[in-house]
Amino acid sequence: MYNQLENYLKERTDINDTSLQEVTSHFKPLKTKRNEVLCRTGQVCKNFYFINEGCLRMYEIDNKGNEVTGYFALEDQIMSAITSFVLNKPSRDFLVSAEPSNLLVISRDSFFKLIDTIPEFRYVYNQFMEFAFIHSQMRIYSFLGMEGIDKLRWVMEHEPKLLTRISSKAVASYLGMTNSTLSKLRAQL
Amino acid sequence: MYNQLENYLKERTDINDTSLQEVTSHFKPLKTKRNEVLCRTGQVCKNFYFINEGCLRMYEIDNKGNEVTGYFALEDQIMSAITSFVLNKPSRDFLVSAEPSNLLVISRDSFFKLIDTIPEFRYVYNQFMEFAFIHSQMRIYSFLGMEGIDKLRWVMEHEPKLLTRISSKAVASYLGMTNSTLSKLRAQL
DNA sequence: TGAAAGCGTTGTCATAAGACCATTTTTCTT
DNA sequence: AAGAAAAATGGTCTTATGACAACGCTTTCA
Repeated sequence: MYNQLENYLKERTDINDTSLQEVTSHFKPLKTKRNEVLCRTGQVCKNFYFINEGCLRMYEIDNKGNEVTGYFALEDQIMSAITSFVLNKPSRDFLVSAEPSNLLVISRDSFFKLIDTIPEFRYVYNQFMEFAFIHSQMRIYSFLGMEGIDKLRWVMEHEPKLLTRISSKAVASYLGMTNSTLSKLRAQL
Repeated sequence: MYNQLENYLKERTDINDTSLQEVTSHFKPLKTKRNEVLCRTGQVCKNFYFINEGCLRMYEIDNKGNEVTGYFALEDQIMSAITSFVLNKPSRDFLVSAEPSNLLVISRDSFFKLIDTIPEFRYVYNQFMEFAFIHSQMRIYSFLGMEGIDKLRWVMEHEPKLLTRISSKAVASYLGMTNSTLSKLRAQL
């Protein structure tokens, strides 16, 4: 149950067993179906998740009523409706399971208590933020200039699992195009 | 010289004067002209910057040879070619001064030594990463779905200084459009 | 098990934005 | 201060992609 989380932490920092226990003890298991909502617009996101199995998706509804996907996280990653979680303010994002998922949940309070008391945990959180930022930048670079077909090739190369596991609609909203355009581009390959 | 940096730190964390001195003592002043290169593609970015005055811009050259701007930072912000700086790998980004700037520089080595020895400094760095990530996400949400005219309105609302201080070409590359398109959109307003 | 809802595909049509270019304006360099 | 280089503007033409709609397939859930 906690193996994957323990590995996640041990791979990223030197943490002794006592601290490791202390950290994992605050995570509770949670199973979700497909498309279950973990945080919706207007709610403050009070939880952080570790994904044992499955996929979480974070998205917004833009002013035309279309979904725009901000982030996907797969197994062995941590995830939340980050902006809301960090700022402790009502979320603009939805956070949903894109697949049936096995998660571990930790509450905001416990999370920040751990951050303050266990330096190794802060370090891991910091590293998560670094990579989340780097990933976002990569997407900005890749998607701002590129044409549709190149964005599609980009995901095929960098995040191929999304194309096999996630609905086209959700992937299209991640690539900044409509599902009909994505469908036509796939036919072109 | 160090006032602004001290305020930056004090606004973000409770830090005592000794630690504050320790931190600022590693920053050295640096003046740049407009368009001076602080890091170029292929180099490992060995420095982190605090901006007393001016503006830094981070960008890449995409495979069509066009610039794509990833990030602008103005006065009283910290900045680097972050991906390279964090991963300690050759940069794909350029980091340049978009205006004549007054900077404070700290070396990578000093920076990470401070991170490890002064918890308040780690905390501030962590906060910087959080906001950098949130900002990137905001841009992804705003720019993926929007039409050009709405992106322009978005910058006018959220980062108006860019439009008055920075070259149209650089702003266009931040908005994911050509300079001629931006010029035509400005005329429409 | 059957009806309903949602998703993916594909067609037509409209349009926003890119490519390319010429001209003017600004900035840089000596 | 003058000439050169770069940036900004705005024109025309082309094209990628969105909007909308029809259809079949799959999933869901009563």
